[in-house]
Amino acid sequence: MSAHKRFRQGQILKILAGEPVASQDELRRRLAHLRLRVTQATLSRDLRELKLVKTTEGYQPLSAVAEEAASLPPLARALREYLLDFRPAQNLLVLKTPPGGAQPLAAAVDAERLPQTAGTIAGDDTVLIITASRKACAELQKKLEALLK
Amino acid sequence: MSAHKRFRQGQILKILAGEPVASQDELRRRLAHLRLRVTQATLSRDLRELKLVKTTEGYQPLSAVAEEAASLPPLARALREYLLDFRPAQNLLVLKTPPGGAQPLAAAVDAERLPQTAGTIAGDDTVLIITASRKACAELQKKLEALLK
DNA sequence: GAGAGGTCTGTATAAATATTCATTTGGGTG
DNA sequence: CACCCAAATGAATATTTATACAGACCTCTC
Repeated sequence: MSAHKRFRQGQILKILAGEPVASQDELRRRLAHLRLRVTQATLSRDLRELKLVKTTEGYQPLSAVAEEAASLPPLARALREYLLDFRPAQNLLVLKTPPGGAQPLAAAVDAERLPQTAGTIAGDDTVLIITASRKACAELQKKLEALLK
Repeated sequence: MSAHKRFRQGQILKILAGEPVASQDELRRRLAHLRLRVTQATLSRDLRELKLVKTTEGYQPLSAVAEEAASLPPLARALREYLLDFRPAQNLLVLKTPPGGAQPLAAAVDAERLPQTAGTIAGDDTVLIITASRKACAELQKKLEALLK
């Protein structure tokens, strides 16, 4: 990679570490002030190489998130992302999530095909997992808790 | 928020938790299969509300990253993001970063105005911090290490 | 039920981003 | 230095995303 490009990408990181930049064209103008004149097309490529993503508060590094997410099994990921609370009730295990979180979480639980789960039902912010017995229910909760460690 | 909308956003999360979706229009088609017919404009709004960002591998949750980033002081953030290695040399502290990381890291160090730092010089992947003495250098390294905890 | 005041959505369009293709440039190697 | 190759870039354009505006749709209150 050319020194020019490296330097430019370094400056991009520097600018973005400072204050938010809303668009590639704004970034282009900022770089121009530093005598770095490139087109929006080049910035589109730079931003991708640097793994920066556009958020409501400007471009931000993605790095951390994506890599961590990729390394965990899907169920653990879903639990970390959506699970707010366990509520065991006899042989039923109720999971609370933020609004809209129940469907994806239930899907992840289903996909795992855990022996304790007889079935799941998901609403908007609640997942109901049906197990065979109180004992199975307790086991299942332990298992899910372990995945959060 | 209407139940319709909640349900739709839940389905969106469910779809995205599965396989990657490259564009809002693709997502629109997927939802249509589930009898959820909305326009791309609505999805643009949903994705923003759900804090999902577009990456090379489709839309992903941003949540974790952005919030964590916002809560840490800038220098700690910069260190976490860029610092690869400390290399003390007499009264100089050399920091190694990935390509392009030196400029933003140096900027963050400068901004902190730590008493031990006499000045910094940043190349592409190396930051040189000049301190008054070996002792100051050691102190500074400790201080920076503490920020990584 | 009628109306007021929200939220939500679609349409049309503006704005932003990605990509294709052609050209230039920057380093290597003889 | 002259040449070559791969990487880098710009110009033009296709694609994607965001938004302004208007209308539809709820949910109260009376």
